[in-house]
Amino acid sequence: MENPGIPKTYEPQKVEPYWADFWVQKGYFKPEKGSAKPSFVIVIPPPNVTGSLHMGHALNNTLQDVLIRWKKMDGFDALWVPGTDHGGIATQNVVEKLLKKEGTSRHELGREKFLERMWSWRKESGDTILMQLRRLGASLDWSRTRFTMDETCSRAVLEAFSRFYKKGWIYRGLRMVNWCVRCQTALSDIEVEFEERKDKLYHIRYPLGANDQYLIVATTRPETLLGDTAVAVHPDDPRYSPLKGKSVQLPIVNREIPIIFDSAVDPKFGTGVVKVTPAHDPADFDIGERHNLEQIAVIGFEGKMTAKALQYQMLSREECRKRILEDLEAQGLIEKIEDYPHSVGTCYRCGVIIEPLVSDQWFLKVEHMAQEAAQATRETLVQIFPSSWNGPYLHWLDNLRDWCISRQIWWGHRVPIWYCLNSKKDQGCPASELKSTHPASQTACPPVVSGTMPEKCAACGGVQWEQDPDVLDTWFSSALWPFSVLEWPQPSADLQKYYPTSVLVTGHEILYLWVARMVMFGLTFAPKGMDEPAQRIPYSHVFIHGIVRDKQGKKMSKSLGNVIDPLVMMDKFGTDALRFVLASQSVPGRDMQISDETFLSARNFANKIWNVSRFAFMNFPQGQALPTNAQSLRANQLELCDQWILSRLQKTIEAVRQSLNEYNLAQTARLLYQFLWSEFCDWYIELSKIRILDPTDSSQKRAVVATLDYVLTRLLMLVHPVMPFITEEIWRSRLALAGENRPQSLLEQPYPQLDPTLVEQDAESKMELFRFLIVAVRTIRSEMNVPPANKLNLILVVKDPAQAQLIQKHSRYLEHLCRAKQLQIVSSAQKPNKSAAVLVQDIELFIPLEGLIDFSKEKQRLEKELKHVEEDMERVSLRLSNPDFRANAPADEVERAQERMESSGLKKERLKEHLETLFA
RNA sequence: GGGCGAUUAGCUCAGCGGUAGAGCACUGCCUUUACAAGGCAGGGGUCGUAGGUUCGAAACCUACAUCGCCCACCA
Repeated sequence: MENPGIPKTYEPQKVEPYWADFWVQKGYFKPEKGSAKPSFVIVIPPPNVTGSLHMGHALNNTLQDVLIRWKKMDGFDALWVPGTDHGGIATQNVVEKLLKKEGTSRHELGREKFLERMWSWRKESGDTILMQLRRLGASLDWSRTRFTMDETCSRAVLEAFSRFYKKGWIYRGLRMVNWCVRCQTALSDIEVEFEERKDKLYHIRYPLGANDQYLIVATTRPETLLGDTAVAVHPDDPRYSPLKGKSVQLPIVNREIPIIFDSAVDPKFGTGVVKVTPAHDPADFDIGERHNLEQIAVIGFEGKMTAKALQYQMLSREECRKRILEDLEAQGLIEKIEDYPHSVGTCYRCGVIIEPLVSDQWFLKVEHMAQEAAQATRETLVQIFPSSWNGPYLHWLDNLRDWCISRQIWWGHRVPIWYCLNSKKDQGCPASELKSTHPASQTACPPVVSGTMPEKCAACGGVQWEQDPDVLDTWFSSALWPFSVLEWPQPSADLQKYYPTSVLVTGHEILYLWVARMVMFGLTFAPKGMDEPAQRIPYSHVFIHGIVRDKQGKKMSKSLGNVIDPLVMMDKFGTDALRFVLASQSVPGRDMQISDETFLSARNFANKIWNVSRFAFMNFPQGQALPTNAQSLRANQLELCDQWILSRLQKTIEAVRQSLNEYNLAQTARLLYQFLWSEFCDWYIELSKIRILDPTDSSQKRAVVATLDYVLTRLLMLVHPVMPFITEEIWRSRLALAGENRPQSLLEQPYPQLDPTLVEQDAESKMELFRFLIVAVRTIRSEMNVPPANKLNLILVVKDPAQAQLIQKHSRYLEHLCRAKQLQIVSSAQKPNKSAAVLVQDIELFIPLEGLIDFSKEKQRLEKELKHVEEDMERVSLRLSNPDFRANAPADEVERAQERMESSGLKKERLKEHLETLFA
């Protein structure tokens, strides 16, 4: 009985490394050279080199892998391009932490030494995550692996920058930016994360001249008072119109500041008076611009108070707030303090509160690109799945402000701008303290865009140069990713063949940060010869999946300690189980919650596939030409249950393909699970045993084995994209049984397609009758506690001769699955004494149980059944007696209700009769 | 402040106009040519609340409540 080809239990740990290696060695992940097939391309969202595979990566890459494997099997030239991201601030922070442990810092090392350190760190740990992806089974073409700071990608960055620069879209500007005082760099607007904080709203009195009158100003940031250069009210606010041209005395500083009128002020907020600090608040910055107010920077780039902050100089912003409040209190200038929950901007990399500061930065004009990108979506050239993301996506594009692309860190693409030092101007730019230190403000010659140091200054002939110290936002290179990985700007064959790509798979948290920007850059920089918008977009589909959360619905994070490590799950349950969990939880538009228990049923599912295969293989004759194809299948005398399972398989194939097309992988997983477990294993396998065990009829055995093999192999193909390891292992055993020992992959097999000639609606409904009959008998057996050893006699009263014939023909189904010893089919009969009875469709079924059971139990069972029927009849008759229902409902619906009423009526009568005769 | 999503069995979630579903958990029975990580059967839900549309609503609409997320210069 032991099968030589396949061990008793599936041990993922033993087979997974073999296959992960096999696929790569045999080149299954490479696209076919010179293939005429249509291409299907995905570029990976590059994980940061800092990373180790977490559940989010596992999800993201499992979904992509499912699509790639599916398309590859389905006749596409599939390519999935791997790579990693240098991860700007995040990665620099990691190495800076290491340096701190070593008692040094990047400033101590200096820029050059620090960058050496970064590169060596990236060299030793940058590939970790790629190796982990390999373990996940990701079918990435490793020969095309890219890194956002490798030569190819860096060339693309330089090219993009200079093209933007030539267009005049890149400019330097003194603007209010989001400054992280910990990371010591500017951030773009979307890199700020807002957090709800319980804060205070301080109402402060600003004296109005000499008498005791004052204006009350509400603020959450009293420390910025030191930099106030006005107070503002709404122009239409009648309370303050007499104050036109007046001024107030700024507390503590005792500076006189004007009262100005600006419609940005909300008269309903607080007292309708707002302090204006143009150097430390974005809204105030704008007001300041409109009213030509002075900017007084009282908070410096380190988050400490500047010399302008008088006696508070060198205090931290937090300490300063405390001291100011004490001083105001002492002077009686605090009106009141209220609790005030509001959201505070924090750095998305380190979580420290963002300081809005005026600083000189590089910006990219986005208006034109954003319009084009929005247009591409409005014209459905770029479609987002699920479409509910269209709204937020377009809203973001429509309201986009210029992108601050410069960062004051060292790890990244350095801004390729050079300044001629020959013509150094005098120090001390009037505009800003920061600006004066930047080389941009120190040269009279026009700066030069170049990847390397220019030779000679065209303006003055100077040869001394200094490169801009800033680096570009890490998302700048990410925005180029779909074509930089294909070697843009070089006119490569890959670019011609594989751009635009097919679909981008990602989580919604980087829809703006990354997805939108790739569309903008793609439209701008599409390869030569691709002029139509449909050719310029980087991908036509965006598949947005959910975020992995824990059991409580919280985001997984190290600090919360709720992380489920995918690598541990692979060890414990197998990679296929992990992949199945992630796919089965991936409902479009929804985040997913996973816990350890979720993995158990996936692991059990893998085991089920394994065991059903064992069963099948056990019964395959040696030397038979297998696997079965449609032709060899039809050569057999198929019977009802064969036709049924083949038809169900076709329906499943159709539904699975549909779900994949819709990116509804939860549906895909569910369909596979249900078909394999609830139909194939629970019913077909059990029915197949009848003929397999029948020693008298070998042609019948051939038919059932052929069907078994046909369904099982298609199932392996259907399941393979989701669970590649176990399906390969079973496939290998299958081939070995057929004497085929050449190693090959399921990836060479076609993804199953609907075969309409195998759809048998008639067989499906006939099988349904048998299933109902079998369940009915089993229910009675179970509820009456009839032990399995007791074989039952069944009496079936069947009026329809055709039906009688059908049941007679397949009476073995009933005998085997209900453990019946004798089947009596009659056209009419009185209920035998001492028997249980049940009605299935219009077939009456009696089970003589004299001496076997307690008939009061049967009475209870019948009464319960009767109650159900009566309740049901009541509902249906209510509907039928409603003239509006007959008038308005579709005819077939009315008919269905009538039929149901009739059959229920019949059932009710029979049940009553049975109850009456029960003890007769 | 604006928007999106969720609210269905004890738990995790499908379903999204025509008799309320799955997995896990629970109860009973079962070593039967795969699988006890299993088989068979069973119990358990007025589908968040209130209105409306409809012959018919878990599903569509409108409010409300609760939770979550996203966006916004929330002084």
